[in-house]
Amino acid sequence: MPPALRADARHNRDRILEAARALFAARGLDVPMAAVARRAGVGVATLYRRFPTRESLVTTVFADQLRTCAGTVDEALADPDPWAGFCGVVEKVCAMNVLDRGFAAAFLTAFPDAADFEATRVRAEEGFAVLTRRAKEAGRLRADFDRSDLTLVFMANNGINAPSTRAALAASRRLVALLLHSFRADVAGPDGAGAPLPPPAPLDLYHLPWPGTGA
Amino acid sequence: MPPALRADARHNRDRILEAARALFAARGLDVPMAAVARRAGVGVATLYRRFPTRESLVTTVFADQLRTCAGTVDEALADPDPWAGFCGVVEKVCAMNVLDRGFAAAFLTAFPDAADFEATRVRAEEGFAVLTRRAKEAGRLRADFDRSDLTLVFMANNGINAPSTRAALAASRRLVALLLHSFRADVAGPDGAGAPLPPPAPLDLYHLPWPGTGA
DNA sequence: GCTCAAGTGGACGACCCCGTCCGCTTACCG
DNA sequence: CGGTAAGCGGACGGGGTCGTCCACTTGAGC
Repeated sequence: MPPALRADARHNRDRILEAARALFAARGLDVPMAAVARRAGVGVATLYRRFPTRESLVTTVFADQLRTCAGTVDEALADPDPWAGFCGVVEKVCAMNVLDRGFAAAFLTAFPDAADFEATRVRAEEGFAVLTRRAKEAGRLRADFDRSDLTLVFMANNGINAPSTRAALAASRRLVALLLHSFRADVAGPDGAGAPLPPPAPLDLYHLPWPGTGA
Repeated sequence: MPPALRADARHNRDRILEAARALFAARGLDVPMAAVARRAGVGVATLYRRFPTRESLVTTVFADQLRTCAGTVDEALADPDPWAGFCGVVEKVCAMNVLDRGFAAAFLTAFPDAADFEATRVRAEEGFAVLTRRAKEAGRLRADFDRSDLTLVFMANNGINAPSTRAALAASRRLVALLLHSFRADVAGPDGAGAPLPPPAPLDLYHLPWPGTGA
């Protein structure tokens, strides 16, 4: 446990997080560190002292958004209708991701050494796995839905690129509705639905350094 | 019409295109120009003389792949089954995009002043619109399928990021199958399918400069 | 107040990419 | 052949990001 920060240092740290949050949301994860410092009204040295790596800044900034996601899963688990819960989680997380490009990138990126960030993610994934099982047992979710399909949905959603946030949100909603429709068990049956789905693919999370586009 | 190139210049131009093709496919559109020149075994000046802008290099490199896409649409138009043609086009173009990240980016990017590149794209889009109309008339494609949904599919497909090309292809196939499934008219009916789709969103192509990730 | 460690900001060197410029080379044509 | 213009490569200036270093400032406790 690090010793408590001095009052002014604590204040600066908050300003940095606020600046980073705004810039990440608007411009993605690869904004220059200097831009974050400038917006926060501090020198770059202060930024680097508090957050030695970009990864540490990112995981701190998005920690509570990630907790919100996990909370969404918990709520869904409390819903007596597992299919409604399933859809709700996918819809809400996709909307969050489209409203904040930085969060989308952070959400889809593996942070091997940001312990609590990863722990929260894993917890959410496990909750979602339970939700998935229940929805299948209730006969609402098609049986061949795979763990990796959730990642597939998020990656697909993350591919949306529209001129305005408003348009992006609309596109995301439509995409998610189409995919959820395909996941319905009552629509997946062999009658009229044709061939089985191609097999699921093992989808890893993105690896650092920050792709956005790269590998 | 520019005067014919000298033999050595023509040879270098071919090597540049070959190098650019390989690098764009593997690393996306934003590889350094110097890397292209190095791989081609020429100086950067030669590269810039032949292709003054990155855009001119990109559109030249992908011109025939784009023509292949247009050809796919033409084939599909010749198919007596418009639904099969519709699915075939989507599947083939998505596969091409996943096998070559550079082509995917070029495909989704507007090139206001690469006349013939844009012309080929527009031709393909018009052919696809005809295909769409026929598939709807045949009662196979849901009536609320919108022009923009094709872009939506491509953007979603472009969001896939997997550790290997093999995995990416598998993921893409599954995603495309899910989406095509949702587009089927016989599955879109009000019985059991629930609420209507959220409205389509106006999706512009990406604008330069090269997003990959950016805006 | 006074001390001093914690905190600060901006300058700096290293690196990378872009696109141009210029002196040298070489294919083409008569 | 030999002249010449097209072609060539690498160096270079400009701009940008990264992460560190150091001389100065300031909050906290006595």
